[in-house]
Amino acid sequence: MRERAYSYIQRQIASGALKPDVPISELVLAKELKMSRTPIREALGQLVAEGLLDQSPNRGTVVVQLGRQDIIDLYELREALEVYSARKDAQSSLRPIDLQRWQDLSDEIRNLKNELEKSGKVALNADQMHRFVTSDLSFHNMLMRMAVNGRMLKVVNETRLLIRIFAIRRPGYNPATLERIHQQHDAIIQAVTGHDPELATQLLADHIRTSLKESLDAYDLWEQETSLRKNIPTFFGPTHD
Amino acid sequence: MRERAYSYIQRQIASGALKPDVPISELVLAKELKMSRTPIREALGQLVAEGLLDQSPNRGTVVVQLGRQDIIDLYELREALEVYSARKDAQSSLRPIDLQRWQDLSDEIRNLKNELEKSGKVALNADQMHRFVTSDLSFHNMLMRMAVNGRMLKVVNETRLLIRIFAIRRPGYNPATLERIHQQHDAIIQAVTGHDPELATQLLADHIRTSLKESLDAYDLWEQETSLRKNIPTFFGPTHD
DNA sequence: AAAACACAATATGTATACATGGTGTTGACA
DNA sequence: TGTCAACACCATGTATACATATTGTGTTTT
Repeated sequence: MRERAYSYIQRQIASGALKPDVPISELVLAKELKMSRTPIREALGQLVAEGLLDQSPNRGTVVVQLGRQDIIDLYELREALEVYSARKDAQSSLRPIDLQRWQDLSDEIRNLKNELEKSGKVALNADQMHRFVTSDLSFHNMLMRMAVNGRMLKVVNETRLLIRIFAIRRPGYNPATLERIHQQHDAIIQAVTGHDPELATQLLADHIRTSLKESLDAYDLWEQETSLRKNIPTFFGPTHD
Repeated sequence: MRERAYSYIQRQIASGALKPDVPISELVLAKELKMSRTPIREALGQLVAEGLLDQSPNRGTVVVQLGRQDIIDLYELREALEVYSARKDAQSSLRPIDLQRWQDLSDEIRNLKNELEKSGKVALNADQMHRFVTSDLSFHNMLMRMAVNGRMLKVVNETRLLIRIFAIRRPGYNPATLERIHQQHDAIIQAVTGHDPELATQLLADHIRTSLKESLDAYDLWEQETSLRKNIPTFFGPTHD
């Protein structure tokens, strides 16, 4: 039951049903899931430990509100760990079957780009976006799985979960972006299979930094919009009334 | 109360009172701490999330048993994150007050070495060992704090906690080891203040890998001893009775 | 009219009671 | 005597009851 509560609450957070700064009532969740508060509390505790929720003693639990610096921190964490793994991969002799699967995951991005171009649309639809996210995540997962270290993989997965949930929803990608991502992935594969650690680390660092920049741009845009919507001026605004 | 239970259980693990593979009874802990099972369970949950305990559904909670590969994984995690931070430090302009404090922490190690040489003993006593651990931990903490990223610091601290608790107790350091550590720390400071990212990363990676090697040697020694003590031969041994 | 204090309602934190599953022991049967 | 089965006890997992703290609202006082 704790597991049911856990995945339910996580979905509620991801879907935006639970918003930051709004206290989460344990009783409400308990009624919705038709269970007592106990498993709810355990699930909340786990989510707090994973960094999705924030708890103040005697003051309840709220969804964390990630700021600009948090996004930077999360991407830096990813960069440090993935770059380390990429270097290790490039210095090891990897199993051909893994490399084949890795290449397939990269190709999937290009397939999506081709589909998108044929359809004539400017951006991926929801289903295609889901396929993209899955492929991209698997690509980076494979990068780290080949480096063996399970603990690193766990940390990176938690980091990516935070980014995916809280990083503002980007618009569906356009063909040019997909092409860039595919080329970067392919270049990384080349560098790793070619046993060039320096190149592999450089390429992966660039790749992740590009993602960070996109996320920050989306964040800045979103922050600007919400500031305007709430009539809260960004800095010194007009005094009204 | 959950906090009291948490620190109590953590101390019990660190002191070895709770041994791996021995089920932890919630009732016993509750009686010892004179509280109900509820806060105990919350504390256990937190320790599970931090990786100190392992939980099997309906089969209880046990202290994790780290193997050889786990030690390698933990040190790799530290290396990836600390090396990243060191590179970032070397590329930033750091506050002189931080650098001063950093240098002081490094000097503390040399002070300990001098004390040890004067005393004529071959290894640090318990109190000196505590001072060493504190200085060393603060040195690495400062390295990461200057790189700002709070999430990285949190992950590294949890990693170091696991290492400190489960890595087999090494014998107290001798003067030569202390001198080596001090020199490595100083060299790292020099590289960072000299804005030489490549050198800083190289030195820190070497430093951490040396620690890993020491830990592994201690682990292998310990495993060999316990195998003998239990009359369990390391590989193919004589069949008795 | 505004601020401060008091009281009530609600939510968290803790304790206890209950159900369910697993393990260990004992007894019976082969 | 060995093995299998049944029962009992104790563990975890869940529900509920209770205490305490915080917050909001209303009234009173300045």
